[in-house]
Amino acid sequence: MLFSMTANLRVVFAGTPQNAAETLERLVSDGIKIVGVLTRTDARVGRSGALTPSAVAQKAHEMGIETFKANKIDDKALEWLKSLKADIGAVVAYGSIFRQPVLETPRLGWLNVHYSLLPDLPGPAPVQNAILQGMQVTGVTVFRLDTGIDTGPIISSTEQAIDDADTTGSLLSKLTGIGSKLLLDVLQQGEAKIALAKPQEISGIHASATKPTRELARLEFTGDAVTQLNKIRAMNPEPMAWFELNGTMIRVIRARFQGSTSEVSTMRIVEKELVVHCKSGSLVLELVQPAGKQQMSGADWFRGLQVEKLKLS
RNA sequence: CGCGGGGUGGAGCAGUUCGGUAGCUCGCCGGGCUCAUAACCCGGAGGUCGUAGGUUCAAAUCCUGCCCCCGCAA
Repeated sequence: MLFSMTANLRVVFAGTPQNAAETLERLVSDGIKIVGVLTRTDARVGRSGALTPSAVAQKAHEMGIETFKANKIDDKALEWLKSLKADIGAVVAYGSIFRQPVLETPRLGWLNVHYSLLPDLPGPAPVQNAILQGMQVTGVTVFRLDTGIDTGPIISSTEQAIDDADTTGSLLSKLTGIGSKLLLDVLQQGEAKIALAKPQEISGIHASATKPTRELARLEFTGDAVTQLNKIRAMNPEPMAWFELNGTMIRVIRARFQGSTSEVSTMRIVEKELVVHCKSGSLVLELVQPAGKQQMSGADWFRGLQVEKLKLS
C-alpha cells in the first residue's frame, strides 16, 4: 500500500550515452513510469560520418517512449517538457546545462546521477579524474539539480572501491549499475525521500573534473611509472593514452606496474613482455595499438620493429 | 566522395620504388643438451601474398574495379 502512494511518479528522463541508456532501461523494467525522454540530436559518428541516434534515443525508441531531441533546452524543448506534466525529472549525462525555468518544470525538479562522491569531483569527467588521481574509492551520488555544476542537495550516495585493474570503462560500468539502483530507490521512495536532500558541504577546493584532452592523454615515460599507468587506465576507452614513435601514434590500451627500473624511457623485451622503464618503476605494456593497425600485444608490436631496445626521445 | 595507414603460413613484420625460386623475429610439432627449464642447439610442418580482372615469357611487386580492418578529424 505504501508503494502505491508513491511509486506512480510521472518521470521525464534526460540522458545521452550508453550508460544513460542502461539506466533508463533499468528504471523502465522496474516499473518506473517514464513519460518522456530528452536526449541530444543525432550526431555524425565514425569514419562514414553516418548520422546516428544517441544510445538513449535508440533505447527509448525500442521501448516505445516519446522522445524529444535537442542539444540545449530552448523554449521549444521547455514547452515540450511542460506538456508532459511530469512530476520529476532524472538526468544521467545529458550533456547540457539546465536553466532555472527548466529546473522548475517538473513540479519536484530534477534528480541527477553523478559518478563521484560529491562534493568531490564535480564536472563532466568524474570517473576519468578519479583514476587519474589514483584514488582508491569513489562512488555515485544522486542529488537535486540546481543552477550550479553538480552543487545541488544530496539525496543519497554509495561508495565503490577502485580496483588496480580498473579503467574508466570498467569503473563506469560498475558505477552505472550502482547509479541505476540508487536512482530507482529514490524514485520508488518518492516525494518523502526527495524532501530529505541535504545541502552539500562545499568547503575548500574541489577540483572540477574536466574532460581529458588528447594532449593530456600523452604518455611521458620519463615521468613517474604510476602516474603514467593511471593515465593509461583513466584514458581507456576514451581518448586512450598514447605516445609517438617516428611520427606515428601508438595507443596503449592496457599496462601494469613493475617495480624495478633501469635506463629511463627505454623499451625492451623482458621475459617475453614489452617493458618500458620510467622514473620510479617500469610498466609492462600489455596491449597496444599503432595507428592504422589492430590492437596487439606490446611484445608483438615490438617484435615487428626488429630492434633490441628502443630509447624514446 | 573529410585526411591518412593497413590486408604476405597461427602472431607481429620485411620484401613492392627498379617484376625473376616466399624472408625475419616469434609461436607450433619432433629430436638433442641439461638435475631441470619458458634457456640453448638441431630438424620439421604450415602461405593459390584480401579479392576479381588486366598487362607480361614471368606479378606479392605494374594497371583497374571491389571487399574488409584501423588511426585522425568531426
